[in-house]
Amino acid sequence: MQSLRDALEDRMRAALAAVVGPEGRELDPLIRPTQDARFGDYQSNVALSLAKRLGEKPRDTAARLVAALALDDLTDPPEVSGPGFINFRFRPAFLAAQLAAIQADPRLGLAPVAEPQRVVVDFSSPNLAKEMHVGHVRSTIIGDCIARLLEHFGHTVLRLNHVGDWGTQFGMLIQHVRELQPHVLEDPEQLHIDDLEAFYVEAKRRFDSDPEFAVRARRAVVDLQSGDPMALEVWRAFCRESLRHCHEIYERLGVRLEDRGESFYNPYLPELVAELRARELAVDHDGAVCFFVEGWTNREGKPLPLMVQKSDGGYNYDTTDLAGIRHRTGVERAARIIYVTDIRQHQHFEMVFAGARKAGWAPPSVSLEHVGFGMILGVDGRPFRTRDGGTIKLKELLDEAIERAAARVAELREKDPERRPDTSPEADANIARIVGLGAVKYADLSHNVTSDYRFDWNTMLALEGNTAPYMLYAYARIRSIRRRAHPGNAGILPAPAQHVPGVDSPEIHSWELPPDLPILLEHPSEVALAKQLLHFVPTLRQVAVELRPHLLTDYLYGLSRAYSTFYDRERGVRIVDAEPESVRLSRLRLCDLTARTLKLGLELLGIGVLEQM
RNA sequence: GCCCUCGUAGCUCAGUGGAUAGAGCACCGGCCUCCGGAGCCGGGUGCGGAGGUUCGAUUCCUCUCGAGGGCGCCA
Repeated sequence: MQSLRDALEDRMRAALAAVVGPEGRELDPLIRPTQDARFGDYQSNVALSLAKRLGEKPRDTAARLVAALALDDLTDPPEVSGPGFINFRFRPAFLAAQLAAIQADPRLGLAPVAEPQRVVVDFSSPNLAKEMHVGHVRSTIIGDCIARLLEHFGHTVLRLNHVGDWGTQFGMLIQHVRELQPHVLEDPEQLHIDDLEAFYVEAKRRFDSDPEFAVRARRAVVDLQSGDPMALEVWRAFCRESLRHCHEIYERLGVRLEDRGESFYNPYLPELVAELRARELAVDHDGAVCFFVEGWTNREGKPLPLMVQKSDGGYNYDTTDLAGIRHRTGVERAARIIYVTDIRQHQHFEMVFAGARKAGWAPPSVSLEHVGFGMILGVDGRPFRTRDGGTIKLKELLDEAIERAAARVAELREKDPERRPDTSPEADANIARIVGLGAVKYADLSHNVTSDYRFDWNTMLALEGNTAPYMLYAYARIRSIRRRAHPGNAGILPAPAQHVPGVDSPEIHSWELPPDLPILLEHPSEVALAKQLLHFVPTLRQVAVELRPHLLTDYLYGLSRAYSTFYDRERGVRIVDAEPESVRLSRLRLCDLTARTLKLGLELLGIGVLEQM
């Protein structure tokens, strides 16, 4: 379906062609949303720039454009205002017709793309040598959201967990276990994640403080690379146990991921380096093999290379990431590869992208994108840590989120026991789970990805403001109107949502309303809500291009606010008891569309909804 | 030294080459006999600084100040 803005752009291009000749069609009509409702819904700024070219006054140009505009019944007659802006205001009947087109569509107006792309989203990617911690939460949540969104557009998305399952940290672990925990070698299958974490902490400490241990650990990496059976057995046990732990967390978060760690690319590395050398793209340098890509320098101002092979013969992440791109373009046929990592790795990815381009492994048709996110800070503005400065384990963070949400639910129940007399401890536990996990996800996704943000339990669990509890409550309240409006169906409503947030999105069921129901937009709050509903699809399109999920949270919050005004007893309208019946049904339809939009929007964020709270 | 990400209201954060830069929290005042108030309306200060490009800059460019980060054998 064409967006409102696209419709205006088309009309304006036609008018431009009429005024300046055929080349007018190529001009950008400069259609922008207005900042103030007094100026209508959209404005065109094209007259201001065009007037200079034509050597006339902007207002005169604007007037000529207005005269040439054929808007039919899309908008009221456009007005020229200020120095030469042209203001457009949509007519309610046109908005109603647009809404009618989406109300029968389970996808709410977003048709699947005609030509699906193969897209790789590389996200989460923890280091398998230790437990997942708070540092992995952003990549996991943002990556999942991006994947969901692109899947919803109909693209074929490969969700890759590029786990750190190789390299120095495993040499450290293996050597540590050999020396101090030999019992593990006897029965590696007994290994537990807690042991792994403890081993890592201890091995890391020794590695950093004992140079001789560091040498032995590096030698252990060589054992691993050369296929030493004992080393491999321990390594496999470490990875298996660590991945089991990761997937417990993914399951809880409703995140689907395919594990394909660094070691997957091991077989490709020697040939990759050999090819670069043969093509003279890489050269020997201080015993290492370096691939120089223009544009980066080190501290001394000398060219900074991608180091594709270390002087000890090993490989590092430059090599595996290059191999990853080659595999993803060559074997997976990806048209778009998206990396979701800490923003500190931005330069690394820029270099790898440049290297892949130079080597021809990423042709211009393939898009390489790094979504770099900022840090999570504590309420004090310093890196988010435990009280004693330790790392916050992801599992414990999620436990706390659910516990805190449960406490909030208990508080509300105590304060107003009459509100939900029908609830049960099990239902409340489910509410706490959805609200708690949703709060963590929403807090993350509602911030600009590149920014650092403060992790504040009180803010993210508040029922007011741009938070998950607010959005979930908004949804639940609309659903309660449905129950009120259709008492006959009260007993056959689906049970409260039990699904893992959005992994298998349940179909969004419309209310039992006639499919061809006319929508009547008369009250200002109805018109405002209608416009907001029609912005959903353009918002999704923008997020899919720019990969900025907070645009979606902002949109959903705006939708809730528009609904809130629509529903307000003073500024809004009556709904359940509205008369006549045609008006009542039209308003119920607006409620229905709002609920469906909220539900779909939240599910694209990876957040499940609740029918009752 | 070079490079990257930033700098917006008391606080937490949005935002745009266009008109008077927004929202939440907090604070003050007002409204409605309330479909499950997540109510609604009104009230204040702000684009770190200086130049430049432009009809127009908070947005783009340069410089500068400040914060954080990256800069060959960790990832």
